[in-house]
Amino acid sequence: MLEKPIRDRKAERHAATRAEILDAAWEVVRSEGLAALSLRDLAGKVGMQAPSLYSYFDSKHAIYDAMFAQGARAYLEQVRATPLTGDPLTDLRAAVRCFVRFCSEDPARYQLMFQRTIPGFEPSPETFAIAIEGLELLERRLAELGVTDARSIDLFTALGTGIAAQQISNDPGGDRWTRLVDDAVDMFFEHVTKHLPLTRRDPT
Amino acid sequence: MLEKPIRDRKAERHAATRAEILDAAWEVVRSEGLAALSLRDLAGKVGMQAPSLYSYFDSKHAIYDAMFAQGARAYLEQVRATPLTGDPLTDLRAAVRCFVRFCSEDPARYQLMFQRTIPGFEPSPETFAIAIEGLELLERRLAELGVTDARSIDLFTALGTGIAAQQISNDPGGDRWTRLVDDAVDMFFEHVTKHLPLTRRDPT
DNA sequence: GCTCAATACGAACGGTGTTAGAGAAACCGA
DNA sequence: TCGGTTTCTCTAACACCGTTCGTATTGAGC
Repeated sequence: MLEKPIRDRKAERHAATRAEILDAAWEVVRSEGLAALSLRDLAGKVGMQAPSLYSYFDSKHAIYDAMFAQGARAYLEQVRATPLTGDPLTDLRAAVRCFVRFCSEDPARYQLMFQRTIPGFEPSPETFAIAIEGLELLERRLAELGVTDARSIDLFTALGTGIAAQQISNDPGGDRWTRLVDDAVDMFFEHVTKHLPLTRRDPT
Repeated sequence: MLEKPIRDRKAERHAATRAEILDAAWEVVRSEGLAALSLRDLAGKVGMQAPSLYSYFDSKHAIYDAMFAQGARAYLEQVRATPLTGDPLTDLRAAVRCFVRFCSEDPARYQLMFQRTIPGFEPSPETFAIAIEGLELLERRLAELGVTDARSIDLFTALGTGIAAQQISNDPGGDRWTRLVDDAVDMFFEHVTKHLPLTRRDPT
């Protein structure tokens, strides 16, 4: 096996340290809360002093931004991993359930990505693009089912975010709300089929 | 007109200063964001030094708590001021619209009361009781319409919070989502009438 | 071996919420 | 009207925060 050029090995180590910092950050954020992340604490967890972090991230917001990007990529992956059956009701249910599960399995991540309560923090355009990709994939799937009008899509997303928010604040980690997802999708399905004949595709 | 006892006048001035501080706090929070509230800034706005605030509130969280209580009382008032017509669909619509309007007319208040993103802040039991009173009033109204099962109530609140969250993040102050409220209530109404015959009361 | 960039560090700056203690002002009973 | 007491307000300070500066150390490239 060929040795990599030294340039790359250096960049590799840099990336590895970045990843290690982000892992530690997630750990803190999940146990102490999103806003409880302190650079001095974080640096301590990876065996550094606080200013050293600035060799890997431009600012604290840059760390949040990288975490946001990781979250957006994770969601994209989960959507892509959700199989399409061709049955509209089943696929709708899977889409909402995927979103709700993604939100409720990590409240800190949900807060970072969807509540946006860190003062002054906005995801960078490159990071935001990843999140947009996930939403567009969801919209494309809805469109394939025949749901194309903005009002229905708004209803759909409002239902999803509402259920996720309720679950996180009332029953984090519980399963009381997964059944609610079924109710919500049934309700939405009936509503939407009154106006649009949902298309049924062949299972792929 | 009788002079009030001096004790009371003292307490009155104390309460007036408290109110003045809270008004200034709302102003800051509405223009700069919830987490941007600083005691030194706030004290400056009411012509004090920061430590003087501690004569009126035990801590910064106590200020947030008082603001939370004001918000909860405001919601209670708005629900009580919403007239009941006796028509289930109209009353359901009014209930959601009231909640969504309350949330979206002041995003900072919404964040304080419903997103709960201030690290370490929890409303005190007395303050929380006011908020519970508003929710119970809403549940009582739903019960009068015949909506009594937990799943339907969950669906209802999920819809309301979801629409409010969407409106605040996507179109604060706009009216795009008020029509969505109508859609959502119609949808919920159809769903619920499939299982429960909504009662129709005489207008009061 | 020298050069240069990357990394790590201690010290410090301005900001935060909060506490301690001193001083002033207002109210109370006599 | 006079002490005594309570209430308010202030300055100074503490511990923490994100961040910057300047310096020392490291290690790869010529």
